Amino acid sequence: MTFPQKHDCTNELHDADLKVTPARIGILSALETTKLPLDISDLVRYLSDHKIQADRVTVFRSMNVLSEKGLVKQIQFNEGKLRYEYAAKPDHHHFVCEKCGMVEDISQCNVEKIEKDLQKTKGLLIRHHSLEFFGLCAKCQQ
Amino acid sequence: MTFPQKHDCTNELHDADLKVTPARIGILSALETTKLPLDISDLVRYLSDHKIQADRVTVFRSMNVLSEKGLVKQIQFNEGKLRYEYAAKPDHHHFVCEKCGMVEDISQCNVEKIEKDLQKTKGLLIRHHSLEFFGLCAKCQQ
DNA sequence: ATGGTTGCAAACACTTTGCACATGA
DNA sequence: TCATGTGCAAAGTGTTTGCAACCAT
Repeated sequence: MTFPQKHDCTNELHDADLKVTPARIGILSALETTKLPLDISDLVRYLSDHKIQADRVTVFRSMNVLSEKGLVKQIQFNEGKLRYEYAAKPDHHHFVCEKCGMVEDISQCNVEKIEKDLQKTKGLLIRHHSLEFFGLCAKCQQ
Repeated sequence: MTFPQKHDCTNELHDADLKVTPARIGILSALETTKLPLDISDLVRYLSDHKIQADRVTVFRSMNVLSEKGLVKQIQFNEGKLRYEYAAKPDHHHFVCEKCGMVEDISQCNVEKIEKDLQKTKGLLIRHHSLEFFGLCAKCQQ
């Protein structure tokens, strides 16, 4: 008889051949919880708020392995730094308001179609893409 | 009687209320010449190759004003640094081979349509976007 | 037991800033 | 002439690396 297990990304980590450590669990639950892409400082803050002590460097290293293993996606908002998102979320993109910083998820982009086309016409194998929009949100246009 | 003037971006700079300096002319002609988005080091190298002495900092500052004035577009390839492209080029995106670094222009992406849709359905005013593809080129797949 | 993980210090890469001097209009 | 642009030095971010100690498996 098996009991349902509390989801804390232990399985994901294990499946990716990564050791299950407090820092990694904390990072993944941070990303699972929030709707916004987080940067390193956000993650360090989250960990510390949750009584998980972890060096900034450890977070950088974690994000690198997690990205390599595909558990996490890297996002760039033209800030000169990386942000991260839980990879299991359905494919989507973002709108960033250049005035107030508001971020909104955008899902109505059929990039897959373009990618298949690139495969067919140019033989390019697309592994990932970036697609983000920048501008003014409804409020900031007034 | 007027003679055709050699195109050296003097007009573009003047129209943007920027002083015409050797560094800026050099930068713009570098971007006009190449087909690839250039980073700061590329530009510094180009200038020095063309006997235009300009400090790295000057190039950074130039790229900032040129971007603000819209003469140049910023591009990011997930490298942790900015690249620049001559803005007058027709709208397009890029494919970057993650193995050999080859860059190919991609133009068959109708992002405008998506943007208009976002304007209509969510009231978002899109000023610019990023769309780059990463993967393996035909050669590197073998 | 042992190899992956971490902390700390230091190094790196890219970019910005302050200020005095130089230069284009 | 004078606001704008530049060089140099220094500082600011974001990120990586080296190495010894640590800990999950």
